[in-house]
Amino acid sequence: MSDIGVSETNIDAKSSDAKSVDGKANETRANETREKILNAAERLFMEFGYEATSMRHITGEAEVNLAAVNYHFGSKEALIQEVFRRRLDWLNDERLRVLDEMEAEANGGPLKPSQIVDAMFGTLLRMANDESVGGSTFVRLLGRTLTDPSKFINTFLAREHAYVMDRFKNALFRALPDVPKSEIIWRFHFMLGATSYAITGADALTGITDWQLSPSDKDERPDLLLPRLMSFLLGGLRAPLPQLPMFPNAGATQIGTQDNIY
Amino acid sequence: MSDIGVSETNIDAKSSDAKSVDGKANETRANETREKILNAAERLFMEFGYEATSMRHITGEAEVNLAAVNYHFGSKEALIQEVFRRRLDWLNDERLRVLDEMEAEANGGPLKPSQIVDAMFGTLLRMANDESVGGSTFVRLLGRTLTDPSKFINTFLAREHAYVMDRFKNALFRALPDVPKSEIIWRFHFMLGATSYAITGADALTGITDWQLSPSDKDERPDLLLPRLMSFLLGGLRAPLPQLPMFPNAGATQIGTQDNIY
DNA sequence: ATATGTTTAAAACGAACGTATGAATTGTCA
DNA sequence: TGACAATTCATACGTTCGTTTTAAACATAT
Repeated sequence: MSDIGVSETNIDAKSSDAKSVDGKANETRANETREKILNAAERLFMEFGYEATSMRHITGEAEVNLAAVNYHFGSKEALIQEVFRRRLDWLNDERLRVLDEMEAEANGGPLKPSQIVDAMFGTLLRMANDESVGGSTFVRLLGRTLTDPSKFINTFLAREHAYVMDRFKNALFRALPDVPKSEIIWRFHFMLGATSYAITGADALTGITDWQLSPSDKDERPDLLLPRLMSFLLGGLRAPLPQLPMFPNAGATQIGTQDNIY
Repeated sequence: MSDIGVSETNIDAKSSDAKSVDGKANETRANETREKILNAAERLFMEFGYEATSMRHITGEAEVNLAAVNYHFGSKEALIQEVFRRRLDWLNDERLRVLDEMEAEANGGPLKPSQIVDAMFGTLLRMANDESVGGSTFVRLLGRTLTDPSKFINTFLAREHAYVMDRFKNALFRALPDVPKSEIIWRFHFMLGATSYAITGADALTGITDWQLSPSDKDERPDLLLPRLMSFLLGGLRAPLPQLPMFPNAGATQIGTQDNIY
């Protein structure tokens, strides 16, 4: 009778551990359902976005019952977090593994910027070519979500990325000791943007613009994208420092030359 | 009686011209209402995204009646198109005006890449500092929407940008005759991404990453962003061409040097 | 002043949303 | 095999969505 009696069901968000008490073949079947949902959600969120993708759309595509999402994940919000978590865990572990390996080989010395950029963004693009860890679907979803306005998604992604970002940021500080930290941070941010657009490239290149790639470029294999992007990112990262207005002579630590034929 | 008799009202989407027959003070009041709606929608779409922003939220913020949106614009979809149109018309006209001016001054010769980049992306960032044409609110909305998965928005933006993109693309082709067109297209795309992230910079820099800008960087004035971004974009655009795999010696037309200390 | 067309106001519409419920089904182990 | 937990299923709930409707309020022109 009281207005409290609501929560005798739904003991908790019964995600992935509620079934470990007993059954074992059930676990297999349940995990199949879970993965069908995750795969469908991953693809649909990528194509239509989080808000525009309904539970019924997801469960329809996954060929499972509507209630299965709430049973396995608790809510739509928890579902997208799990969509990201299962891929980001792998991605960021791999990024750190590559970075650790490089730093071990450097014997305490600074890394080359190209190594850091490759560990960060090259790993991402290589992930896009590896279907066993989500392939291009997830990477494109990630690229789009980085600019998503949804508050809780951004908070979640920030938390998932915090440690990795810190490691790479500091690696760049050591690699470019003469460049102001704020400049490095901004350029890292610009690199994120360029990479994000690189990932969604095919879509956007035919979307925002209508430029048709010439026939010889039509057979773009995805592996051509990585060297293209790496050249661009390194060119941007190593560009001469800007002449900041109000501080006309800030060029003492420039790391390149800005000649005038451009 | 027949099942046709539905459409004697709502002659058409009565947008902005239905009232020009007669009243004149009415017109003023109506345009005030229209602009209040457009301003509120612009801000809310920027903050929450298209799907997550409801009509009631918009009309509440604009302090107009719920039905006013459908009366003035016809539908939510038509509303966001008008939100973009009133700003993009100005932006793209300005871009073309700057480009035309530069080309006139070049007397038929090619422009410098830095001129083209400035006309395209510099104009955008200068728009962000001009509140009379939407300021940072619209520019941030645009930056986010360029990666938005919503189909009809992308179609609309592609149409709005088509001519401008074609002009700038061809200007870059002429400015960099030795660089393969596909490479230019990709780099233009990378520049779009870097710029998009530059615009949403403050948000994302504190969102995805938790890096705190040092106190001396805290007073970042928005006008410092433009030279920063321009340096990065030009560095990326002018970077040495990538060594494409399978074609080890494609470097005949390289436009820079990629030394090895990086 | 009254007629006319335009804009606001308040309420309601059907559809679609995320979620919850309870019964049926399935798989596991005593 | 029967008890029991885990999962699936069909269905329904309460909200909120974009949109429509009807009447009142408003400004203008004759």
